[in-house]
Amino acid sequence: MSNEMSKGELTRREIVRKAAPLFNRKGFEGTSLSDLMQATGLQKGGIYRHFSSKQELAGEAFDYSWKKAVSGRLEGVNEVSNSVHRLKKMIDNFIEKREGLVPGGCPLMNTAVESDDGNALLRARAKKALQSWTARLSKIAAEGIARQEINPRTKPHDLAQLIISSLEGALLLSRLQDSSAPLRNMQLHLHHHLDHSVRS
Amino acid sequence: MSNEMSKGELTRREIVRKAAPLFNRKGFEGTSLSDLMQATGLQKGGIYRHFSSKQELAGEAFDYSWKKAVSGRLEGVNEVSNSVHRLKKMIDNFIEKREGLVPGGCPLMNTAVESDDGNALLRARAKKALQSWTARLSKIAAEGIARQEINPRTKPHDLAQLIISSLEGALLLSRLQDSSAPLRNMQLHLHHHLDHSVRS
DNA sequence: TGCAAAAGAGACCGTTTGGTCTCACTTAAA
DNA sequence: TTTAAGTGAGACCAAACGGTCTCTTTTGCA
Repeated sequence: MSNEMSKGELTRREIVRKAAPLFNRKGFEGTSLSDLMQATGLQKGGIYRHFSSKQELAGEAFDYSWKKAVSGRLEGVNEVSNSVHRLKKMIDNFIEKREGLVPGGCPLMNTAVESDDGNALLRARAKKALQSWTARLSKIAAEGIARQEINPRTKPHDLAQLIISSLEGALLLSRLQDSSAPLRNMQLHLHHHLDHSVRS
Repeated sequence: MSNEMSKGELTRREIVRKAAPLFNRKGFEGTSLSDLMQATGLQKGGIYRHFSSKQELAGEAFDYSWKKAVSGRLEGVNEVSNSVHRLKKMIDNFIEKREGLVPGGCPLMNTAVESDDGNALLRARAKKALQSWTARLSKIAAEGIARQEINPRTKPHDLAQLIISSLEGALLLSRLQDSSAPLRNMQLHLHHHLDHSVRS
């Protein structure tokens, strides 16, 4: 009844769910199989039945973490009509909706930094995540230009890149200093920029 | 003759010099003793004669990398008198003077991300580095206000934090995308911000 | 030149790593 | 209820890990 998922599929998902916070906090190298065994309550055999390698599991865990991060950042965005306000809402979400996410900070930043040397699989995954994130903001900006809500001299892709850079950088400082000040500071700055240099 | 440094001290410095790029590229966990042995041409005994642990060596390597990064970012800054131009110069240096540095990107970012979970020693080192970097920019901004070159409503510490956040974030994207576009993009944005919202 | 101190080689250590494989048990369709 | 496929435990593996210790060689002052 109810669910058509096989036991195996269920276990597989559970492993990913439990593994994601580990990989996001401690990184790929920093997360050992014994960590994963402890977190999932399974033995090696149980894990390797569903994944051919630690790398494959890490890849799926990244996707899981990223999906959660994205969905948090999109909350309530479609309820806002004006493009500038939509961008602001996404900025605010990034800064404020940090609970309920996979712990360990932004998966994109963590994975990008660790996979910078080596680990092509994870790097590719991070690259793709960044692309989709950029595309999403970019599209909003382009729509804003079409609707004449945004200055036509604005380049959507550049604006998207600028917003993401700013947010990720501020998050880095906030985490290192254990203070929300850098994020708040950046929030004000980006709002101001959108109001005065982007809005048409 | 010439040098009063003992052979031991010389070797010690050489180990740090060779170890720094490894730690900066591959991280603390990612750099093994055999990596260090290969890079230095020494055996374990030779390395452990000078450092009591991998951690101690990593700490000194971070300081070495950071010192190089800072000195690159300060090049020619004192030759500029106007405070706004000084800030711009430091921004430009961050973006353009990336050769001759310890390879592997910004040591502050790398270390902050990896030490975010665990490794208190390295985290403390990164924190201190960020503080000194913030203080440096902050001081320039404060001087600028005193000299009436900068808008008195500007808060030096916030401005410093904003600049660092922006640069680090843009660097993250540039490295992940293997393109200087995000950094260039941010350079223009920060210059514009300094010209229009910071200058008095 | 003699000689103590400094420096480095490298064997050795226990632990942990990612990964494999066999075998027992459980699931679920016939 | 039979049975074949799906699932997981856990012993086992070689390699690599960070670190220690002894012993030889080198250094540099007297």
